[in-house]
Amino acid sequence: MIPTIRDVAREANVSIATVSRVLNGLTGYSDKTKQKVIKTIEDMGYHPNAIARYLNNRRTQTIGVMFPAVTNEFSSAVLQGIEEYALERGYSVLVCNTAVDGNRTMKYLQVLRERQIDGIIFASEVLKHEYKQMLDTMQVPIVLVSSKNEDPKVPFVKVDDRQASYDAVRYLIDKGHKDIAMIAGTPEDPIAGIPRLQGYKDALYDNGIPFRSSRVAYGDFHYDSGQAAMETLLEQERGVTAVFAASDEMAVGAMNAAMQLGIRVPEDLSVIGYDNIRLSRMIYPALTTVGQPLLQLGRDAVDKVITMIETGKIVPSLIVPHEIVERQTVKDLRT
Amino acid sequence: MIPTIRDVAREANVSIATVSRVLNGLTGYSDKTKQKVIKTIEDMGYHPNAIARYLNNRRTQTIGVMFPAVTNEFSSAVLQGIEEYALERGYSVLVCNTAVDGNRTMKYLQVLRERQIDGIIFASEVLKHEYKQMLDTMQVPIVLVSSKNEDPKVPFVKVDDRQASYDAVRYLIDKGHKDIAMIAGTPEDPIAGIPRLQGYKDALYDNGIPFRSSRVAYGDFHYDSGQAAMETLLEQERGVTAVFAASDEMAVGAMNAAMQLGIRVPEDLSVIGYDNIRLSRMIYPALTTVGQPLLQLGRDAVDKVITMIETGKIVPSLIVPHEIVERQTVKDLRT
DNA sequence: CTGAAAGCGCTTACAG
DNA sequence: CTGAAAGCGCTTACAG
Repeated sequence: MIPTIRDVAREANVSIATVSRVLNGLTGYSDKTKQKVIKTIEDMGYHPNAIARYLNNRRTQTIGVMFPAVTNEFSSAVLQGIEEYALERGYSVLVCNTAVDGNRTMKYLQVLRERQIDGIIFASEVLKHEYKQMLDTMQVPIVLVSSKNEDPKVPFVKVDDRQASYDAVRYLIDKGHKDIAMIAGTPEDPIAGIPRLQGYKDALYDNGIPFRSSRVAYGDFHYDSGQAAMETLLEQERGVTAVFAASDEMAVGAMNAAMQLGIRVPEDLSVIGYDNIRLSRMIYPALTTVGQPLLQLGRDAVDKVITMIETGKIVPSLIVPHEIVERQTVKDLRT
Repeated sequence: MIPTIRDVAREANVSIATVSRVLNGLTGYSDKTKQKVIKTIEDMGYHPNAIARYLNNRRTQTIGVMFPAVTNEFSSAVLQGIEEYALERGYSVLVCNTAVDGNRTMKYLQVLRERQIDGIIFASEVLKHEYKQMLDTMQVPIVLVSSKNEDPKVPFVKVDDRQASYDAVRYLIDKGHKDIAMIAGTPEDPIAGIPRLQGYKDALYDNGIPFRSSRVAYGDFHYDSGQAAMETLLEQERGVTAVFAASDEMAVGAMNAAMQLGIRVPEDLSVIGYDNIRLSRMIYPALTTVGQPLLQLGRDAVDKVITMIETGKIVPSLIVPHEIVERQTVKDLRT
């Protein structure tokens, strides 16, 4: 049988209250008692039961993390950041793969509620009305990563998508490109769709380059859609020298489509992506892209949610810096 | 305040025992009582506390999953399979990123023990003696995925690495290749290192091709090491027409190294990988590789661990089938 | 410095 | 069909 605190108390000839005290480093026992208790604990191989402890202090030290998919590098890097920092802070992580499915998400929220998690992190997920309603009744702190939200009670951690996109296009312009197409994300996506397209438009506008809707093709951020979008672009547009894709996967899909048609990157066509996932440096030529501090994004989200859990106060949102990671897919046209 | 079973009982004018019964679908109440209780539960927005329930039935319905790293596609695909199937079976998953660090792993095992998880899945991890000792005292079922182990009490789920490797090399031979190099994994690795190298040797031997140790370079399964290994191979060997890499990441690294030296794949050099992660079809040309059913591997592991949890019996290990996924990186020399 | 006791939110014999 | 009570493994006032 696995020993309980009661067994230790009996064996050490003290009360369970005393064992509990030395276990939790409280005061109120002689050094002699302490030594005796510690020795007994070791001898018996006793380990406290975190579940029983929870019943008293109402903290499970568990965070639920909702992901639309774990099988992409973006999510898994953020997850790693979350997981690492949570461990440092003494919290555990319950992963929930929503598969962008509302029912599944609701089911998970139900599970998280019953398991009495202390807080929730939503990664790359839009907080639907349906979720918020449920969340409201759960009375648990929520933080969004790489997503945003109007309600100040739900802080978020993300880069400035419009600005990052603006900077990417600006980078192409600085390299002498004027005929720039974009492979945008889902048109309705309020996080990575609309703002990134807006950044593209703004950068063109600020540099006196007219916007042409035929130079924009839409994908869903995944590989296949990037390939398809590139094909569409190639059919309807001539003279494009550079493409900005709203995700690295789409950028790589686009490169692939181009290369299959004998178009060389970057000699014939420059490409810049968005995310800086590992894939971007594993392909040939290595992809120039917009870098987001993915691990840090995860760590910051954990920090915020734990602060909310432990202080009960709302914390402010955070915009983390992005950067242009220069590699080999953008040709300098000015030379 | 969040209502408890006691509040529901009071409101519905029944005992908590009765509420508990209808909650758990047991027998022993009239339909009228049932309706009254259900209505009260809904009106009050009551949700059972899974933690409190655990204290009675000793099941947390939680599985701990140990990963050497979540940031690679192999792990995240397996994790997805685990997570999906665990949800279906009513279990939650606690992710633990060991970072191949013994201390970290021990710390995690400690956490899992205190949290009273019902079972553990080790993914791609060798069960060190140190871990086993601790695990023994935990008295919890353990299953390995993509790893193996002599102890019958710890079943595993994996492909036959030697055979899969044999088949990959055999595939190259069937395409007319004779000068085949290998980028092997860590030499001491008993799972993915030794057996895959052995498969290579066996396939050469069975086809009358002499083995040359200078045609083997070693990596650590990751991208960079594949690149480095390819460079080594290219320096010390001439006449190689094909390379078999023990992981897709290394295969892609190798392709990259070759392409940077102007060597074309597959025209000048054929490459075959191992894993069939998404990356393998996102590069150009798309990588021919050995496919493992990653999601299924995860699901099978969950199935085994839950069976062990619920029946208390040991289950047999499982060898899952592999396949050669033909894409564009192997040239047929016979034509 | 130490212990007896109540209580956290449930489940489960047991009795009626 | 229903309820009172014990108990799961802890923590925490309270009393001494």
